[in-house]
Amino acid sequence: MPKEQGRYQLIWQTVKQIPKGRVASYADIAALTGLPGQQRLVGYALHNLPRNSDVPWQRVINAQGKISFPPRTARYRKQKALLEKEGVVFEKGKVDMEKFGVMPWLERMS
DNA sequence: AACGTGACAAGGC
DNA sequence: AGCCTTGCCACGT
Repeated sequence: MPKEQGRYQLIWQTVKQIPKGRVASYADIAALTGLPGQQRLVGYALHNLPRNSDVPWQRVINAQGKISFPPRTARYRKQKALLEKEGVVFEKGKVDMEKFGVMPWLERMS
């Protein structure tokens, strides 16, 4: 099997592990992938996702709890709808990272 | 092989 | 609250 075809493969794997109904920031994914501080790389990897992948890209939002697309665009609405369908709640266009973020969730597990 | 770019983030005004 | 700057680095030209 082909080993690594780029770091984005590793990033995609991490994103796949985000449970349904939770979200992670780009920086969270970078850190969990072992690439701390490389949040821009995460954005790049998701931008280059193949069309029919099973990667839950919608669960990655920015550190402010907001979707990183301009509001009012089709992509923005798509992502928001997918998340709401999973039970993620938006208040004033933002998600409460303490409630829905993976990092606090991981801590509560331990 | 240099250069611009990006679905980011944090800090300064 | 916004806008600007800087750090970050793999990829396609």
